[in-house]
Amino acid sequence: MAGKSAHLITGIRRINNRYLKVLGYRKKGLKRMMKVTIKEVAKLAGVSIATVSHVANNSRFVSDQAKSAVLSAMEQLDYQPNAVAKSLRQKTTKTIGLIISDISNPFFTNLVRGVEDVANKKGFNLILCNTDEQSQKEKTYLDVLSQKQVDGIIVAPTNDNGVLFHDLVHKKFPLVFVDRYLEDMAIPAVISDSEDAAYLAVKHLIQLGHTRIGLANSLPSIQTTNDRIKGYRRALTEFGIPYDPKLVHQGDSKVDGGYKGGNKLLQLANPPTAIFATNNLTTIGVMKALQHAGVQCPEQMAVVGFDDFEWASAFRPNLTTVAQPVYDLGKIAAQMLVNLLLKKGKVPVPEITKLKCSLIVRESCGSALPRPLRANTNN
Amino acid sequence: MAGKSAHLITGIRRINNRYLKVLGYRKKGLKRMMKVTIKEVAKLAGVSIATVSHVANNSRFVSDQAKSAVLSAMEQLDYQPNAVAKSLRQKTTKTIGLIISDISNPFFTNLVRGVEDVANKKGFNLILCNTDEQSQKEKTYLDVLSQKQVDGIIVAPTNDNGVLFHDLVHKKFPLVFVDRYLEDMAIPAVISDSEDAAYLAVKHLIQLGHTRIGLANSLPSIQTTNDRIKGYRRALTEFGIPYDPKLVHQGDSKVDGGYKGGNKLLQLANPPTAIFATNNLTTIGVMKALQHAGVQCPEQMAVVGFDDFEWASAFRPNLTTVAQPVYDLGKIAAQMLVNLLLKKGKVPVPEITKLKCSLIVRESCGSALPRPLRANTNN
DNA sequence: TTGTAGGCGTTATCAG
DNA sequence: CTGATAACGCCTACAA
Repeated sequence: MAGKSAHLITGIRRINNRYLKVLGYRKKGLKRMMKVTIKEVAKLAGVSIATVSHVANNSRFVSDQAKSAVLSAMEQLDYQPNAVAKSLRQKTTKTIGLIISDISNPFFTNLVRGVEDVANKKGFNLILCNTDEQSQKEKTYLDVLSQKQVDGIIVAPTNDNGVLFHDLVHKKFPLVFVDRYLEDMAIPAVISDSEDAAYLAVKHLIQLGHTRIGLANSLPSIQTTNDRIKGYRRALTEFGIPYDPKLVHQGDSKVDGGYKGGNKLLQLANPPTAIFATNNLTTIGVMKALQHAGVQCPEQMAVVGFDDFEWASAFRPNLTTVAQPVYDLGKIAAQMLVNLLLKKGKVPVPEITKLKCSLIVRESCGSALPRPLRANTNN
Repeated sequence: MAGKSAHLITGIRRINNRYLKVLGYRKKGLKRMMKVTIKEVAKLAGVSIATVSHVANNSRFVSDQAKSAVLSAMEQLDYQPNAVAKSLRQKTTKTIGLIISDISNPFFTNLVRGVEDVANKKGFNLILCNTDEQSQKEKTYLDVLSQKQVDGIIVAPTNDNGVLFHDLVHKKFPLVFVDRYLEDMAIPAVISDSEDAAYLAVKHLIQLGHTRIGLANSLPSIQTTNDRIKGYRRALTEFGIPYDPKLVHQGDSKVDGGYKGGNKLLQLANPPTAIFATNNLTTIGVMKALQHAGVQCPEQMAVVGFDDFEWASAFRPNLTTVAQPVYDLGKIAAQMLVNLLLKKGKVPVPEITKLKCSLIVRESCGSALPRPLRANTNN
């Protein structure tokens, strides 16, 4: 029996060695240092691996003696628990996915920060994914994240993966929409009140005396874009101003779209005296169009932009904007997801949460009504 | 023997059931759908799990018949391989960590995008971490990332974790510095040539006729800050202009620091005729200071800013800037790391790679020398 | 051409 | 109070 046992052991050793050779960092030049495992800590401390695990997580009582032996062994060996193994066992990765369209858009930048701050505070890490509005990339990321077993996903969805999201909710996969949402889906969403934002901006312009107000809008067919048109029209209606579809330009949520929109509005036979741009990049495009056409703001054209910028008050014209609570958007979405994952508080009903935007008045609207432009203004 | 075998099997079942009850999603309300594993696919397809694995990764020849059986089983069950299990086995997570100081700083925004783009293309995901320049947070993140077994880390290091980084290189942990670096460390770094950038900016101003040039600098003691001072002085020396320490302000790489720096420079008995701001946020601060003091740019004060902005040409004054190749910084750092991980190409020698900045001339320097301010300009 | 089974590093049950 | 050990899901050496 002793012989058999010995045989077994060497058998195992042999196998172990094989594995070591194969897995344990191949090519000479680049061999990584072997990470120390719970087993080695246990051996050094003279206790079982169970005990080591329990002091690491203090998940059950361990005698002071054993505990200090373990702790000093950990110290000596510079032990770091392997989170991957833990994840496999516990079926939770303490990681959440964040899918947005483009981190280099300042809007998402602050949103991401909001998410990261609460995630970090609650012990979660963030895998960042940029879709560039391509639903194919979104699909791929959704797949990868799911394979990587992230605990949940926060996403600013594109339009075309409805079925995919539907499948995910069906599998009870924890999901939160942010900035946008898809209709008829049992997924909580945190968005800003675009309709109200547009209403605020347009009302402000009307109260300054404007009656012809251009709308440089974002990507058509996106939820938020439609809401902004609604708010625009509501303000007009409220003040008895007729709606002129010529004054509305559908852009692409980028600088270029804003530039084109600005140009188009300037070239109307009866151009507006004010423009409301419904997206941060669109706003920049509009300002460029004005500059190239030599139209002074606010003297010849009032402008209200979207999303506040750090620098809005450092350059001329200081821009009047409707500011979305961008950081909070991310923060609240993350809180929802994390609460859901931690089952703390009540599980959020899958409903949409709207945050209010605020109007920040600066000089770009002027105080008086600009004198109307004629069509030939683009000197 | 048959009896014994049967006993064994029921024993395993019992245990299985126990585990299922314990691990397989406790609380009634929120039970997640059990994920399907390779085992179930194998059973449905009538092959061994080895075969399933091999068709999933096509890692060995499988007969057409078996292959199609497996594929259809996967389809039917909507099988998704568990990347965590795979990672545990293969000791690679296809994930890299990115540690920066603050994603909401537009500088890092584009850098992150560069990293994400190449990582994504090469099949890696990104875990994003913000340190806010706190070395304690950096330390924690380094720890967590290492426990999560990321394959490598790209980091814009703070100053105070030298030993930690040293330990990591010693363990052969794949690391790349970006934007900054720590001295005497065998870690490759991708940075922009700050010394040259400052030289370019200052030389430009000198060539416009300026001899008193203010420097609104960033955080003291950071590598890049010192380099910028060097470039500043080199340009002065080259044109025989004396160095006046009063013209140099050390800020904090934030808006506030720039604002204070701008004010300080304006209030000098003999104020500069031009200011070079060495950081994007600092630049905004300087512009705010000028605006509050009622100093016209470029008529009364020329300004060269740092980092180009999307909107730099949409507002007045259109800002002349020294643009860092921010996106490329991230892109190249990521390429280095990925090549190292994939062992493709030659492993990069741990040396620092400097990318050139470029001067983008716009109106904020004017074309003629401004008339000198007197100390009482801040009307 | 395919199957068997050990092992990756943990956690947690059960049995002392 | 502590230890032994199955299992998490997958990959792959070896055997057939």
